[in-house]
Amino acid sequence: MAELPDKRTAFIDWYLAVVEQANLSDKRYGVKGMNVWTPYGMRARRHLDRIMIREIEATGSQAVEFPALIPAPEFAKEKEHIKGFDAQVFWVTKGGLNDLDVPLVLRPTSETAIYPVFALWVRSHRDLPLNVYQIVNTFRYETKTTRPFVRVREIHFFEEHTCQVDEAAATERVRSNLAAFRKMAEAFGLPYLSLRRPDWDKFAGAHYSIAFDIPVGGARTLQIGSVHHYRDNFSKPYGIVYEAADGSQHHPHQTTFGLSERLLGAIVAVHGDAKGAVFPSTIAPYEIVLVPIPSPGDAGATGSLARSLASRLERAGRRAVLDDGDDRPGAKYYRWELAGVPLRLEVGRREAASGNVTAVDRLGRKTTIAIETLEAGVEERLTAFDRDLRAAADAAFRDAFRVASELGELAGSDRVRVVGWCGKEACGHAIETAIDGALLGVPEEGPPVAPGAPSKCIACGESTGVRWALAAQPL
RNA sequence: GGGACUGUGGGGUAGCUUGGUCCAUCCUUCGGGGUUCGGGACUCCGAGACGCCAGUUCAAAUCUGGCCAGUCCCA
Repeated sequence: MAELPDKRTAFIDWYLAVVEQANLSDKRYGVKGMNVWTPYGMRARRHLDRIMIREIEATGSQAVEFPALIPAPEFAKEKEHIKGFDAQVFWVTKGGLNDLDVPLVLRPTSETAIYPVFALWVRSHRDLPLNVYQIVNTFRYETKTTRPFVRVREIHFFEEHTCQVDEAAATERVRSNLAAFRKMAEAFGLPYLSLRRPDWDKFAGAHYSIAFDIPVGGARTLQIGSVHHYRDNFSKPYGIVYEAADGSQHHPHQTTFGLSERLLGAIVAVHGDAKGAVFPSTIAPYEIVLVPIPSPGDAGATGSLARSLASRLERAGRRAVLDDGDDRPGAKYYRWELAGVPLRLEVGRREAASGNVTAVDRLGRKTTIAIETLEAGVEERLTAFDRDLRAAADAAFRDAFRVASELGELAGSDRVRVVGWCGKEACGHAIETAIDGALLGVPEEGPPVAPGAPSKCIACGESTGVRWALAAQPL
């Protein structure tokens, strides 16, 4: 197996090599940006989905599933929305040999599929709030270079759509989504920023957008999710109306919450190291790998011990895999480290004799666990591993930002920049030009470093109404 | 939309300038045998490729044209 490219100096090459060699995705499908989910990648995805479902349902959202095709006239109803997505939709224009009278859009996102039906579902204030989500594939005709998980044309998409009685209730729903994502990210071990996007960069059709971004080295960031407040921008054109208790008619205010397999890419990007992927136990395809180490003349004793330990762990609800292949132990270590398995148990003659197994976690720490209390020992190691993996990610996160006080500091920056911004669009664009990237927006929950209070806008120098904003190069 | 570049086994590559010594190199991978086995073993046997279509030529991975795919830069 070849050495991986260096993560610091050749991040993209490193990322692609890890995704490929860890067998998370097969990009050799014949359509650009449409990759195959491998068995190993699917395992990770299921845990990702499980956590998203757990946290969103805890906030009272219910699963639904809408069709993938949207009639063109429905798609075109909200004019900002279609302007934003026009250039990146796939069209279905033929049925068999005939041209379709009404062309169909393959959903790039599902507002325009769902809201005509919301108009039927919502009649009374008693129908509100309406909180539903779906996990489906969406399609976007991406013209730039595609990357597994990070930029794809067929997206594994989580999207919540809601209707609330009024703007305040919708704002409350946005808060609830932010809190739900906080819990999801906790499970993924991912530190991130919640940023209110500048107006020129909000979701097409939204009143405002809050996006989640993570630093991925240098001045680059990756958006891993977003929450949008639509006000009644969609409920009006789609005719969603409810009758209030006093008999008056109102358009509900809507929100959405979107996540995708980018989260998986983010987990690889953030936690991975020179040896390959590193998964927190919460989403690891396997939490534990058992490697038997045969000795001459032991007649398969270590193999059967390893097998029995694996089934004990399975019975305890752990995801364990036994690697009893013919490779030498060292080769197996490399392979499972590349694959990112949090904990390895080595079972050989020494272990069999002593009643202990050797445990090595993916951060390289070696301990022994008494076989008698195997389940508890594994639990403890995985808990410590998750905690310390998170701590390492937090440390890297804190180091990823620097305050900039002059526009001139932004060019060629090796960090994501925290800047004072007066809020004016012209200044925002000046900042974007200076960093050759984007003004990501204003932190919802405070800046990622503790820079004190901003004194003036980095672009115009004015001091009234200045707040902190983040400038970076979106990946 | 404008420009530049690149396509060789599953992955990565050599060969291309100057056509022939190429039924195509090396690493990895994959299948089988043997010896091994506490951090990527060794060895033997075997499998697997010149993006597509034309053209030039006695002869094309190599030259020419078109197409397709991909990458990068600029708008």
